Amino acid sequence: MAAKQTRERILDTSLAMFNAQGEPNVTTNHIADELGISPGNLYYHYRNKDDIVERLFARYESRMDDALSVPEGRLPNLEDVWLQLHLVFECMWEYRFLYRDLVDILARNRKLRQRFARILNRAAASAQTVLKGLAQAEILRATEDEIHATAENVLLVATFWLNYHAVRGVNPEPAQNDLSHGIYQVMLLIAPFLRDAERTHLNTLAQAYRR
Amino acid sequence: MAAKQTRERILDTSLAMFNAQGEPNVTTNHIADELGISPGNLYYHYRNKDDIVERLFARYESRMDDALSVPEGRLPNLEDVWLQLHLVFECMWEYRFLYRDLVDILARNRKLRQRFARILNRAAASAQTVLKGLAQAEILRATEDEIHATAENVLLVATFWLNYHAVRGVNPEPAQNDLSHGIYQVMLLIAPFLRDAERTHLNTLAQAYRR
DNA sequence: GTCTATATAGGGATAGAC
DNA sequence: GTCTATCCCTATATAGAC
Repeated sequence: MAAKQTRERILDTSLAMFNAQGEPNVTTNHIADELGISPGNLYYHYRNKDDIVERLFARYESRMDDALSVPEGRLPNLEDVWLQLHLVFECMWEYRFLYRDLVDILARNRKLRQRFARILNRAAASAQTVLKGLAQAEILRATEDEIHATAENVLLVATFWLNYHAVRGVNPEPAQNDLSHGIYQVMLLIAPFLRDAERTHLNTLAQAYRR
Repeated sequence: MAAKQTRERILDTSLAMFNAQGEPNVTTNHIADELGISPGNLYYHYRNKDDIVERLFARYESRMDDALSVPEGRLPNLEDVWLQLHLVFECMWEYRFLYRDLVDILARNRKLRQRFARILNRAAASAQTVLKGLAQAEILRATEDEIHATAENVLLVATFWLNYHAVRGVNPEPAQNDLSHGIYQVMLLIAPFLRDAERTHLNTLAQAYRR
């Protein structure tokens, strides 16, 4: 009862601290301090820090799997793309600690590396399916190669948008508002392939997303 | 004499180890061990690990500043773009430890954050100048907004290409050959805006760069 | 310039009392 | 479940001999 609560509270607090300070800069002692519990108690609930990271990853994974599902039974339209990007970016924002030190975290944990690779594969498949759907609906015009390369760039820009933004300005901390800018930036990857009508429409919508 | 040599050897070895294992995972003791000198000796030459990182950054900075210079006095062509991307990617490759843990390294050092921001600003200016030059030479056709957004995406893809590649496959270590793929990926950001002739030309060239 | 020895601090993790 | 106490280990950094 109280056990369940503490167990969850450790995860919540860890996530908040990882996101705020970066996972490498947060120790198990810091987490225990912040929660007002003893380090020993923390280790009663989790084997080690990596265990905590893995549980958080599991949460992230399930959330991202939802966000990556593609509407079936009909061709996608631009509104679908917009919505899906929002879901994906929200998820990345909630678990941004993972993206901040992505290479180092995955280098130290083989399981997580494989699971993250799976997510990226799903994302790539999703992006290509959507782009091909748009092409089939004649909203977009691109060769097979162009779709393949663009999907790859969509993944890359999305994955590292937060890092790029954090590093681009001198201001250190990113804010949730900046997500919109990232979504806009991704949309602009596919903009050149859109029909004139949709490209104009996108440019109108895009005004709201440029910060 | 021997001092100078040791001082430089420390930098060279640090760079190699940082690149191979990631800066956070290499300690001053590891570096000293690898060199066959004592930790005390290392601290005779450098105040601390951060000092070493700063010296390496200075090397990187000067190298990148060269790579970012734009040919003056004439309009650029696609070959210029190709060449410049090679220079930039080579530089990123040589100092890839910096990009691997970019956010964390810059978060811990205000000076480096500012200096890296300056580099990014120069890169952005360079990218925009080149794109506008291509537009002026009528090799490329795009609006002011499209050029601005594309330049930003060029920076992002270039900056995080190595990280993306490291994380995309299950195979952990990136190889120098993969640079070509990254350059190709950047070229594909501007491909849709090229005249038909140049786009076809690019697609031909691109075959050599797809791994 | 270089080494050996050592101080200090902090993080990860466990044992055992309550 | 939770706390206190503690151990081990590693990293950074310095002092002083050679």
